[in-house]
Amino acid sequence: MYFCVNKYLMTRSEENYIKTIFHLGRKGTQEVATNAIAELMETKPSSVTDMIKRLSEKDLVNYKRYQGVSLTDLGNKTALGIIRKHRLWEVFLVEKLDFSWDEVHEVAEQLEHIKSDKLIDSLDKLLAYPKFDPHGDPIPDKNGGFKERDRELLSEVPINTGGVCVGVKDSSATFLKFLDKNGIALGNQIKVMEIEEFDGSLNIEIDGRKMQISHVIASNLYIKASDEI
Amino acid sequence: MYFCVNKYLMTRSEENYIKTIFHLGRKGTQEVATNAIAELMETKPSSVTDMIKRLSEKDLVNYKRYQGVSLTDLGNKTALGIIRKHRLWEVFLVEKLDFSWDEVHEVAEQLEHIKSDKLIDSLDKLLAYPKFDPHGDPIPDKNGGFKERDRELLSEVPINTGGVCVGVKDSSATFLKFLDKNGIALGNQIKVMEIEEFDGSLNIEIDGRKMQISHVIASNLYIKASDEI
DNA sequence: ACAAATTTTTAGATTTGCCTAAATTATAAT
DNA sequence: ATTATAATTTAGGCAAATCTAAAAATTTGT
Ligand SMILES: [Mn+2]
Ligand SMILES: [Mn+2]
Ligand SMILES: [Mn+2]
Ligand SMILES: [Mn+2]
Repeated sequence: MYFCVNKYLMTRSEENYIKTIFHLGRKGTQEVATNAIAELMETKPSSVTDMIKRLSEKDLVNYKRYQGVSLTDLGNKTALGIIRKHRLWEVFLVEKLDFSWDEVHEVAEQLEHIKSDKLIDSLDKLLAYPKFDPHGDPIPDKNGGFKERDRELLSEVPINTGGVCVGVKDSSATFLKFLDKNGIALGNQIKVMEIEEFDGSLNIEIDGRKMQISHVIASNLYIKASDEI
Repeated sequence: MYFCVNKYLMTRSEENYIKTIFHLGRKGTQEVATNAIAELMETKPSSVTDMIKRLSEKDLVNYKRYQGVSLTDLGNKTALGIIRKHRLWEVFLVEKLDFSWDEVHEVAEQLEHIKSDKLIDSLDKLLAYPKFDPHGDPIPDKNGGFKERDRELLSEVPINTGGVCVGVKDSSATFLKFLDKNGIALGNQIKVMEIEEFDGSLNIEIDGRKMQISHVIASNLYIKASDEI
C-alpha cells in the first residue's frame, strides 16, 4: 500500500511527536496545542511548529496555522503501532527480564523505535498476547484495535465500594516506588471504608489489610468496581 | 569514572563507525584506511574523515592525517560493548523468538544501540550466558573479554580431516539460506573425503551423508578439527 | 470593541551527518 | 627522480532537529 510507505522511513523524532500528539489528543476532544506538545516533550514551541509542518507534509497530522493539530487516520495508526511496541516491551522487561514496573518505561522509550514487524509479532506471541502492560494500560493489537478497560479512579468511587486495582494514572518511577513500599500492586482487592472530610484522605482495606492513603494517591489509582455493597 | 562518560552520549552513527573500525582492525595489524571504512559503511571517504575527526576529539581513535586510524583503549572497549549487545540480541532472536540465523543480523543492527546495562545483563542471564552467537562468533563478556575459538576454514584442512562445524565466515543471508537448503548447520560433523584437483571442490561427509561443495563454500565454513585420521 | 496578554509562527543560527568537487598528500611506475 | 595514480582531506553546501529573539495572530479582560 502506498500510504504505509512512511512506517519504515519515520525518524525517531517524528515518531515521538506523533505519540505525544496521540496522548494529548485523547484527553480533550479539541485540537492539540503547540504549547502542550512543547511542554510534554520538553522542547520549544518553535521547534514544535517546525516538526508539525513536516508531519503535515507527510499527511500524518491535520494542521492549519494557529489552529492546533490533530492526527490523520494514518497518524493515528502510526501512533497505535508505536504504543503497541512500547507496552509489549514493557511487559517483556517485567515478565522475562525481572525488571520492576518503575524501571521499564525508560528502556521501552528506546525499544519502541525498533523497526521489525516479525520482531514485535514474535514478542507478542512469546508473551502470550498480553492485553495490558505493567501499569494497566491496554496494548493495541496488530491492527491497532484495543478496548479501554472499564475502570474508575479510586478517588471517584463512593464509600463502601470495592474492586480490583487495575491501573495507575501517574506512572512515574516515584509514584510506582511509593506503591511498592506501601504494598499496593495491580491485582489487589481494594475497598473504600471511609473518606475523611478534612483532607479527602481515604481509609481503605487492601487485600484484607487496613490503611490510610491521601487523596492524591487515590486519584492516581484505577479500580475496576466489582461488588457494590 | 570520567572516561566512561561517552558510553551513554554516543550517537548511533559514532557507534557504527567504532564497530566498523574494530572489525577492520582485526584483519590486518595495520592502521585502518579511510577508504576501507567508507566502503564497508557505504558512505563517502570525505564523510569518514569528518567522523574520524569527531571520534579523535572524543579520544575513541588515534588519528594522524593521511596515516589511517586505530582504536584507543576506550574505543576498543566501546566496540566490544556494542558487539556484545549485537550478538546477545542475535541469540535472543533465534532462541526465544524463533528467528532463523539469516534474519537476525538486520534487527540486531538496531537493537545493539539500545542503552541499558541492566537490560543487556538480564538478557545475558535469560540466555544462560551464551559464549557464541548463531553464526559461531564469540560473545564478549561484561568486561569485554572473550576467547577466539580454535577453528579453521574447511578449505584449509588436509584431506581426511574431520571436525565439528562451528562457524561461518560469510554470514550474509544468501549464504546462510544456501546452507539451510543444503542441510548444513553449526554442530554438524564434517569430514573432508576428497579434494578435486580441477576446481578445488570438496567431497565431504556431513553427519554421515556424502555431498560435494565448491571451494567457495568450504572457504566460508569454520570447523573445529577434532579427530585427524 | 479594543487594549493587553498569551499563543503561535517566522527568521536566523547551530550541530550532526552526510554529499560533491577540488585540492593535497602518499604511493607506484617508469 | 619524476610522473602518474590512488588515497585522503578540505571547502562549501544541504537536510533534520533544535535553539533564541522577534513578529504575527489569537484570545482575554474590561
Ligand atoms: Mn511507558
Ligand atoms: Mn506503561
Ligand atoms: Mn550480525
Ligand atoms: Mn552474528
